[in-house]
Parts: sequence; C-alpha cells; structure tokens
Amino acid sequence: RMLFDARNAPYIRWGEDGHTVLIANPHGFATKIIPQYFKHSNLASFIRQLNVYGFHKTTQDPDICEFAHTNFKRDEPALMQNIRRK
Amino acid sequence: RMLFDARNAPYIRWGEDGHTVLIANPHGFATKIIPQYFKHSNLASFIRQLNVYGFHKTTQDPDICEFAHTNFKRDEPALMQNIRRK
DNA sequence: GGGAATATTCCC
DNA sequence: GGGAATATTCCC
Repeated sequence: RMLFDARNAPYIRWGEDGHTVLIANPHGFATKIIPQYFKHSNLASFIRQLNVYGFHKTTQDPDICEFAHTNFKRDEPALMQNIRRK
Repeated sequence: RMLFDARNAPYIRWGEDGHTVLIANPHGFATKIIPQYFKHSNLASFIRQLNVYGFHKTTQDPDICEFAHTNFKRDEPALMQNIRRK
C-alpha cells in the first residue's frame, strides 16, 4: 500500500524497474510515513520486518537504502502471496 | 506510573486498601489513558499484559474491573521488583 | 485467562 | 542481518 500511494514517492517508491523498494529519504520516511502504517517511527524496526519477510538489501552502499524480494514486483502483485514470515 | 498520576484516578486508581488496581472507567481508560503509556488503545491488550505479568481479576463480576498481584502494593513499591513476565 | 502468531524493541 | 525478549493481536 505504501508503494502504490503516489504521495509517498518522495520518501519510499519502487526502484526503476519495479523490482526493488527504494527508501529515498530514510529520515523523512521514518518520521512521516512509517507511523501512518505502523505503531512506531523507527527505520530500524521497519527494516527488521523487511528482513523477517525475506527482503534483502540490494547494495552494501550505506547511502543507498534499497531492498528486494523475489516475490515482490510492482507488475506482478499476485506473487506477493508467496511472501511469508521466516 | 499510571497509578501514581492523580490525573488518571477517574479512569484507573489504587483500590481502597492500596492492594488492587481498579479500572473505574474501562472505556475512558482505554481511549484516553492507555495510549499515553502504550502503542495501542485496547483494553483487552492491556489486560492480556496484566495476566502475562501475573495479575488476576479480583472478582468474577463483569461490572468490576479490578486486578491484584501479590507483589503490587501501593505502600510497598520495592515489592514490584519481584514481578516477572511468565 | 492463556497459547500462539506477529510486531516492536533490544542487542550481538 | 538476525536471535531473542517483550508488546500487541488474534483466537480458543
């Protein structure tokens, strides 16, 4: 839902190819967007959940906050059903 | 902390003898007080935590929402250290 | 009232 | 990035 709401795009959006999640403004994302969907405003807790559900960081570059999951693609939403808690 | 803040007394306070926790106004307590201390506003979730920490309802009367714990007494705060998660 | 799933936090 | 403790939810 976050990714399909265009108002969130400055903070979190699909990567170029629709195969990744790009947190473009981590600080703004944490303070403004996370609490609209979760009961906290901590980036670390959000990323902990990404990892629990099998997402992984796409690069080791600490300045780029981007995650991917085999079954999470913008144009194949049906795949999302296969995403499971570890 | 809730019980020692006099502003909360209309909603939650010590029982007469200081040996029980009285939720005097459950609905108001849930909506106004719980979210000041926790990340939710559900009475059931608050009571779930009371039970996890060993508190028990003092009466089966559903109109009286009062809980007790051997180590939770107003005038013996040092006892609280013995309260443990089950 | 409590077991269990999931969320959030804490810590390594 | 993930194990584990605790919080919150869900369900019986």
